Amino acid sequence: MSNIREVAQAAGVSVATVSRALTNPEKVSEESLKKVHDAIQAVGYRPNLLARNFRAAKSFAIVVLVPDITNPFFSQVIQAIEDRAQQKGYAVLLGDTRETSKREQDYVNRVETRLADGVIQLRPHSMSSGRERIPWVNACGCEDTPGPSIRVDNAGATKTIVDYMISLGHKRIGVISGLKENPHTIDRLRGYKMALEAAGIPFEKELVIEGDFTMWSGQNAATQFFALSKMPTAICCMNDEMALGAIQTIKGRGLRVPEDISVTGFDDITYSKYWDPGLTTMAQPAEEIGKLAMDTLLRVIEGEDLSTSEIVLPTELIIRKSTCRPR
Amino acid sequence: MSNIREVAQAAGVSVATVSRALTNPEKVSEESLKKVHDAIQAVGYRPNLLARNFRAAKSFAIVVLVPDITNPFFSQVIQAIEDRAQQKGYAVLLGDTRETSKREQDYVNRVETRLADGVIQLRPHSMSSGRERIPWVNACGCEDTPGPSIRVDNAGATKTIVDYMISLGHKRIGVISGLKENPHTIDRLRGYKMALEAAGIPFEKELVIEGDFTMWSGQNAATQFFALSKMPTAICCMNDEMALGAIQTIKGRGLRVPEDISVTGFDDITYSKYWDPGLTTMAQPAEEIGKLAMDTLLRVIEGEDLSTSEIVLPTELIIRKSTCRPR
DNA sequence: CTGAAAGCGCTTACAG
DNA sequence: CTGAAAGCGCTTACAG
Repeated sequence: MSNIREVAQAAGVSVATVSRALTNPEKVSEESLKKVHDAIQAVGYRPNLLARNFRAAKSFAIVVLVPDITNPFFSQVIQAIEDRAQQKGYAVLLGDTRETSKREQDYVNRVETRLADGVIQLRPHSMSSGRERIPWVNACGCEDTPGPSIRVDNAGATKTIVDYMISLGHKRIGVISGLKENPHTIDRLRGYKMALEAAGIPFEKELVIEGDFTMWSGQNAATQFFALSKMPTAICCMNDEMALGAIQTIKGRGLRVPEDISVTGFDDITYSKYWDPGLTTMAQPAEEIGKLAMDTLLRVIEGEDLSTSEIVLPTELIIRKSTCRPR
Repeated sequence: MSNIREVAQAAGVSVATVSRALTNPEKVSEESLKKVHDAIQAVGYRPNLLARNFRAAKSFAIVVLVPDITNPFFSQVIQAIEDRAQQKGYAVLLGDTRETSKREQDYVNRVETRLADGVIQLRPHSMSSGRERIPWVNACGCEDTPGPSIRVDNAGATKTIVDYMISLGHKRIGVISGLKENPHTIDRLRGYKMALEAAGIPFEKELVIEGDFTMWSGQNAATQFFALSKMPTAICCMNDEMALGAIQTIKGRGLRVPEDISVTGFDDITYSKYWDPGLTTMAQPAEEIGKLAMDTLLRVIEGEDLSTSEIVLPTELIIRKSTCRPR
């Protein structure tokens, strides 16, 4: 492992000149530049960026906190973040929290100990302590998520999709929600109620069944609908994966989607398009969310005060084959 | 941002004692320990790990190179890697290469410049230069992948699944492969040919259609089978996503899976279980691969020579509803 | 344009 | 058990 001193020696210049040749070549004479470059070749020098970063007191890394990297929606957002980060010379540290606050804290520690310059939180919860002291942006947040925040209008988007079901003629509309305390669940449930109210349909508690955003929970929740004295004619799920699981169960019970029961999702993951039937859902702009989250974090790291900044991105109703008029 | 000197001052001890209190408390008297801890509280000290790592000449980070984080199989492996890394105090830098060698090189640079201690390559290709000089392990490699390597027996596993189709009575068995030059494609194709040969079935070139491991390419490839004068009775796909895409197309054409055409995959991603019909496939131990890859890399980083080490993990044939006897 | 020197925040022989 | 000092590999005023 050669260092800058060896290069300087080999080039017959000072370490300062080598350093400048590397970072501010315009401040160095042609002649020195050449000597330095030749010397670098000769000794096989690679700069120690750990030293550089230490001195600059910047790690040029950010951590992204994600509840589950395996979730296709999140992995799309992360891909966009990574893409942007790479362009800007930042590394992304993967912080799969598995929904535990201990792991989350471990990763927050990394920025407190200068191993990362900031964090992007993909988890809707905002329970983190220490948020204030650290460059931080929330992507995929909710209405009450403190800024800077990049998000969609969860309530509004849910209202739109439920409005659509109502416009199709559905009156008894079930919901498979996320965990009750999850902020997304709260916002989206509000949208559901808004749509019902606007249409004069009374809210029935038994029509809301709790899931946890996994396919398995979607299956499970769908099963519970079958126990109801009167089945809903449509089920709106708070994400695509639960919708896919629900469809599976409904078909397994011998009913047809959408003829017997319409099903909708939220996110528009890749699989939803290929499912049988194709899933009607609310598309979130995953790539845009990731890109903007990274850009925003960079601005915060540079010292801008974006604490009241909130970007609300549009969603899009994607109508496919899992919905139709009720019989 | 307080530093160790301020703590020393506040505690009335030397910086050396503070440092020891933090990293070798057994070498410090009870009394000093207490003074240091109180001082740390008082000044709100957080150690600068960037400095620590710089001095130790270790970054305690590794990069994982993945062709596409969005692929559920890879994201499972990464989750396992991250889990293990976190336990061992390492960070994982996400290196989504998007199949470009430039991006791959960018990430390899990170370890050459000391920003990472090693790399785990999830991409089957082994075209990287500089592999030798760097702690490196291949996960998901192939037979000719240089060690250290964690992988499955791709040829053998493919033979097993094709054997199974043959045992069901299929004789005209199509293949949707990955890109022709992809090492996985090569190994798995070999397994297919081995099975055919063992059963005395002649290999027909037209029955192998090239995909690229995406659902879309599976759909596309399936369409091409319909152009054949005689359709196969079974299609073995080189991964699950192409199989799911193929099933979609086949059903869209009005044929039934498996009654009219059997379809198999490879990987056993979560969605395959929930698909309609459930996909018969070859399960890879994603979690085990990730865990072992991380453990192996750690050993290499510590200086062990594992360059000839190769761990071949077992796969498991998962029989679901997408396969049956031909009519 | 160039070099000598200080310093970033730690750790660790070394001497006591 | 403790402290003074050197040093990790860089960058950057400062002086020339």
